[in-house]
Amino acid sequence: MSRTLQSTRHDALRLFLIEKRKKAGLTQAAVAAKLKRYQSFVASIETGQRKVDVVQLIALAEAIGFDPREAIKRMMANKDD
Amino acid sequence: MSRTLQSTRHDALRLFLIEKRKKAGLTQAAVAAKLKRYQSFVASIETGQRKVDVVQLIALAEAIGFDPREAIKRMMANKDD
DNA sequence: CGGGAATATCTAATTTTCGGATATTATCCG
DNA sequence: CGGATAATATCCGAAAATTAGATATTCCCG
Repeated sequence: MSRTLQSTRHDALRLFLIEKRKKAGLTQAAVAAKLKRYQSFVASIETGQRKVDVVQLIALAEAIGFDPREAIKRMMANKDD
Repeated sequence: MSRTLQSTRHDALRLFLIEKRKKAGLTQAAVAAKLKRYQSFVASIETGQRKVDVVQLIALAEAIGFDPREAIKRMMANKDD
């Protein structure tokens, strides 16, 4: 469970994604299916092992159902990168 | 000049970044300096050869001076991924 | 406890990214 | 125009990240 990528913002992002996915009542596998990816792809994002590119964020937002700008907002709250 | 990453959204992002940088009167080298990166880093983003991760987008927004949510908005305008 | 569903971790092959150098293109000015 | 200089694009090998896919672990509920 060793998270490799660390920055407060990156951390805020992954926590945000987990929260949104759970609120949407979706499993990692369900989100992965919508993205046509493996469950391990979603898992590695949520465990902070990979970064999320901007295009992917929007795809995740569509799959899960949230406004990607809200994610940005949440991340910006952390002034310390 | 062969762009390798292609998606309408990714394209919208890089065009947005170029536009904002120019409007801010900054060179690639100036932006790179603020990010403590090489000019080629900025160039490869603008020429579409690399993807932009979400944390980087916010850093770019700070360096150049724009609201990262505006970038997202611009990208979302392209419904076709 | 037992079993299934959900999530995390591992691995090897491939792809990206990196710093750094260099080449190309654009701009300005005499 | 010619040539200097600034700006941007491209190239390289090394290092790091991502991938698909399999497997292990954890969680939850009867």
